Amino acid sequence: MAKRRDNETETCPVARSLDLIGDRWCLLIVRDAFDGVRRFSEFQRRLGVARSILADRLRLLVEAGIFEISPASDGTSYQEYVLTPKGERLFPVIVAFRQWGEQHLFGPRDAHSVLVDKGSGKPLTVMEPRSADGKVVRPWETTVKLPR
Amino acid sequence: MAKRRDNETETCPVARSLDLIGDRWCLLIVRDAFDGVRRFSEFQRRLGVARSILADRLRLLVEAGIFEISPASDGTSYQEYVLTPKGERLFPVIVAFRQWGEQHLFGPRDAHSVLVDKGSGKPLTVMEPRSADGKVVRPWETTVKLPR
DNA sequence: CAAAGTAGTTTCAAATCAAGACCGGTTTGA
DNA sequence: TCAAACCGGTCTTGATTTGAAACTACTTTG
Repeated sequence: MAKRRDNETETCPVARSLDLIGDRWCLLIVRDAFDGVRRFSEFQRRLGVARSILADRLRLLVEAGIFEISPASDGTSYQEYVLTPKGERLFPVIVAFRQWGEQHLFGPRDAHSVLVDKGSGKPLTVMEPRSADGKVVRPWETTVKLPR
Repeated sequence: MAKRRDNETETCPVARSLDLIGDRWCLLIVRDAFDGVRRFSEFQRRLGVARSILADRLRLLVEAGIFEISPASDGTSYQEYVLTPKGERLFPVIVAFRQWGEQHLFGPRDAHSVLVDKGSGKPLTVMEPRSADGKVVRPWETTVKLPR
């Protein structure tokens, strides 16, 4: 991953987020975690990532408070990587990537996995940014206000 | 950037998206584009990225159909990089990163920029994944269905 | 017409990555 | 109970990517 800039002085939340987790592996690890993966070796198997990189990223994600290490739930003496509440709140980020990919990266005869609500079995609705009164806002109807 | 995997055989939209644009620079370029940046030199100034990297990423983003090159709108003979509709639909991804960052990467005395609706001047509502009937769904209330 | 700006490409050293060997504990199963 | 397989890493090495700066050619400004 590219060298991170000085995260303390960065006032754009997008940049600060990307400096922290804006690399392919971090987000794929989080995606797998939402699929229920918790063990080092299962992340490694599913992602096909080099062990050394995986170890490095998991260390980073734990330091960042996105995962925490907990004793294995199956009674063995191994450990598990579990999403913290902070990590769970990355769900909208993963869903946003998923929905964009579904809409723009797959042709009609190009099968892809679908994220469904367990209750209804139906796909989620498409997420859209909305103003305080609930109306969908297009990008050009918004503006970034810099701090003081 | 890490070598991309075979994007054709990847059936997870999250992975396909991240393989394409899951690097820090691509998404920061798109963020700046939403702030109205269109010119090579302005991207370069604002991001502080090496020119060679910027040229490479813009080429990739144009190839991917996220930006298109159009004649400069100021009458000069230069060109501009403009988001396509496909690129504009990355807005929810950027907003998701922003909202996560705002909530989890800044302390109370730690100023950050805010994305507001131009109409009301108020911040956007927090995006949340919802089921078909409009209820907010937590990560564990969803499941990924693999293609056939 | 000179100086400054635009939009890159090229070069090269340094950082990062991927693949695989290695390693010390743990668990499984014959 | 003891060997084999599994777990969760680290270390080494060669390949790839990055960042910084110099260089280029064209355009605009003053």
